[in-house]
Amino acid sequence: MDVKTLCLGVLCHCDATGYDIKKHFESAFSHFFLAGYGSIYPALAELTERGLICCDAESRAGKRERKLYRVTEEGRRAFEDALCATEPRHKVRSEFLVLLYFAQLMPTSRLTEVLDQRLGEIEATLGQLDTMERLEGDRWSPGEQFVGGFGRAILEASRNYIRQNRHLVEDTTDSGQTSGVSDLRVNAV
Amino acid sequence: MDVKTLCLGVLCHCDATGYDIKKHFESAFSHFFLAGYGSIYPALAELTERGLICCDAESRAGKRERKLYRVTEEGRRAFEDALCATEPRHKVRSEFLVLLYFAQLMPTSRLTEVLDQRLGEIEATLGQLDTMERLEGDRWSPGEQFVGGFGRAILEASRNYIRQNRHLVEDTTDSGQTSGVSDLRVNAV
DNA sequence: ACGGTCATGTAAAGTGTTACATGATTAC
DNA sequence: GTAATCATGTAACACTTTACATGACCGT
Repeated sequence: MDVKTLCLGVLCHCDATGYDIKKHFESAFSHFFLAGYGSIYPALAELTERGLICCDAESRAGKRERKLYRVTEEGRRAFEDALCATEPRHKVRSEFLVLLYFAQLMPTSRLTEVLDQRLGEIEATLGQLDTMERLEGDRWSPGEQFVGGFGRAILEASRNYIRQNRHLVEDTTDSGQTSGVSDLRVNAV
Repeated sequence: MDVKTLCLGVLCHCDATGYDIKKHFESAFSHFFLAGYGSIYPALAELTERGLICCDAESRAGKRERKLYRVTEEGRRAFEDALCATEPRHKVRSEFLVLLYFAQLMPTSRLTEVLDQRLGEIEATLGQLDTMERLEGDRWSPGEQFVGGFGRAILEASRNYIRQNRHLVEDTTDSGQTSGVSDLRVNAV
């Protein structure tokens, strides 16, 4: 699934400008799909060319013109077809985990920095999710609820795991040579 | 961080052929980084050209020749520098969550199929992790332990969340119109 | 004999990221 | 006034994916 299809999906939900769509990627989609203007505007151009969306360059009272896109009947059908044809893949690309994997090649101070930074990002994303849910959670569709909750569950699990297991890579005292109990990973919340 | 750097990382751990490296991506890295031959072989060629790795086309007794690569001193330094310079990003690209987000545009049967497929993949990956840990877990470095445990924690959290919340998108009975208690997401294990 | 694994690559097409370029409107 | 936000795009580059192409070795 590419950015084009996602843009079509957003427009199936409500009319929007390219700028609005970017905002949507930054909020609702932020924890499972990314896209910048460099992908979104060309996508909108191609979708328009194919007749799946259209736009009226609206002039709004006293304000500058902007392109408000909306999905066509054909576009809506195309999106539903795409949903049925898309393989439900789930890919992670984590430089964070790469760094951790090679922990013994890094100074402990750098490791601590990396772990703290990741924890900070997780907290920030969780905060963002909370804010979104407080503001508009009561209007969420079941799908939005499911995905929002999924994001929260994964983020919390990540945070807890990092907090409880960072000693594995940060402790350089090597007191665990004989593989004592302290070496067991902790998964419990 | 690109495939080149990761190949260098694998070679810092032990000598390997392109084929071996692909296997490493499929096992140890599978849940946080992907690469195919189409990325790996060109990467090895460029790393060789830059003098960061080298290979002796070994002829092994009675067996076909193969290119066993090993890291040079310069390559090892370059990799350590890369580790310190790499931003610890963590990106997810999930068609699975996209589909779930647009659940109301899909037939329930398709949704069930998607959820079951994902659960199957999660179980398969968990099984793979278990096997790896049983076979070689006692030789894992702290970094490998941390990353392996992280993968397990996230996979288990995903599985539990899906099991406990799939009704949000699968129940079409609409009995929750008045936002009763049954609408609450369940996060507990 | 046959299927699976080992083993190495190339080429084209598709995709996304980044930097650049511009300028109006709004809130403080 | 000025900084942030709204708003739209282009072009070059980097990177990955997919399909293609080939063939030896090993176990049964």
